[in-house]
Amino acid sequence: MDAQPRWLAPEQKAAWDSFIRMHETLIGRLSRHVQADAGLSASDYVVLVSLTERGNGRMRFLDLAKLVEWEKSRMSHQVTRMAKRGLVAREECPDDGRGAFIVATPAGYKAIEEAAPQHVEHVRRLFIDALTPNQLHTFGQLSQRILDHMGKQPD
Amino acid sequence: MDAQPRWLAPEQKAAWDSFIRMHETLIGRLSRHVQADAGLSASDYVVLVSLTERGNGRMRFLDLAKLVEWEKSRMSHQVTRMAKRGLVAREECPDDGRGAFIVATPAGYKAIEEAAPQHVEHVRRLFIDALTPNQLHTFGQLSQRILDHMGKQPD
DNA sequence: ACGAAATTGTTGACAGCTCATCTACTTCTG
DNA sequence: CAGAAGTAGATGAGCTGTCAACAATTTCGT
Repeated sequence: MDAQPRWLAPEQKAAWDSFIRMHETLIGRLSRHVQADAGLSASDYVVLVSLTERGNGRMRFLDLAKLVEWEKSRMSHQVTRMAKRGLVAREECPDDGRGAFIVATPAGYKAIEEAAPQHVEHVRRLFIDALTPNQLHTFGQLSQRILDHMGKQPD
Repeated sequence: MDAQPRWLAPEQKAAWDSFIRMHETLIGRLSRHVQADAGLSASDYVVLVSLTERGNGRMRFLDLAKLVEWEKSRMSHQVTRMAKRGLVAREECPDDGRGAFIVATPAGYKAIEEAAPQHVEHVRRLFIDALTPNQLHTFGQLSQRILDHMGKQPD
């Protein structure tokens, strides 16, 4: 029925493999660092950064989920776990009886303020410093281009 | 004690963000596709491809783990699950009493042979086709450069 | 104003990953 | 060849992510 599958050309496959391996290695290292340095998982870090940087420490549940592009159920579980460890708390929303605010606790602030500078150093050391400014710019542009392309593709 | 943290410059942060978001979106879509198309998780896919493509359907446990750069425990759990679903089987190794071979079953072959062409099409549609050949080449080179850089960095 | 539909968020079951630990075998050293 | 050290792989506990179902509101259409 189908035509022969069109496998990737060697050059295409090489690019794809490098990309995939690079990402895995990079993210693997970064998340081990943030775990070791600050006792935070990568997810904890993302939540706390979003909450404190963009939401001033307090954000509606779904806004937070949308900001980081997570499913609401993932966020809900994550918040439950973080609340248990005292990093964030839930608060009721007066305007909307269904709603909830997520707020960063003082312990949450403390954790992220300790973790962030170290994390940035690692990002710099492992990723930013690997490329010249021009190369980094190109890399970012190409990433964005792929992102835009996917936005136009179905599904 | 520390100097002021050196946050990323806007241009650097933009590149980093595009990269991270692009990868998440891309991998998210691809793994949902392979799950829906063939009932395989991304991990199942990687294991079966490695096994059938590079190992001719049969590989030593740790060789397989090294090939895909997974921890042995991860691979062990993965193989256990896949064995339970009949995609692979374990076989004893005559040369080394501790060892094991992992072999792709006929069902495993069937699954990967159905999944692979569709997967490649999605990779092509979402990723390859987003860039010109030159851009793709550049993107692959830069990825490889980052990978090489990390190889030289401690930890 | 009233029922249908949409929105907000939670929950439980289950698959996946990591870490530490354990067993069994092999190899190395004296 | 005995014992120590290394290697191959399995296992269990515990955290994380996904999916489907659910409850509690709010909003919308008439």
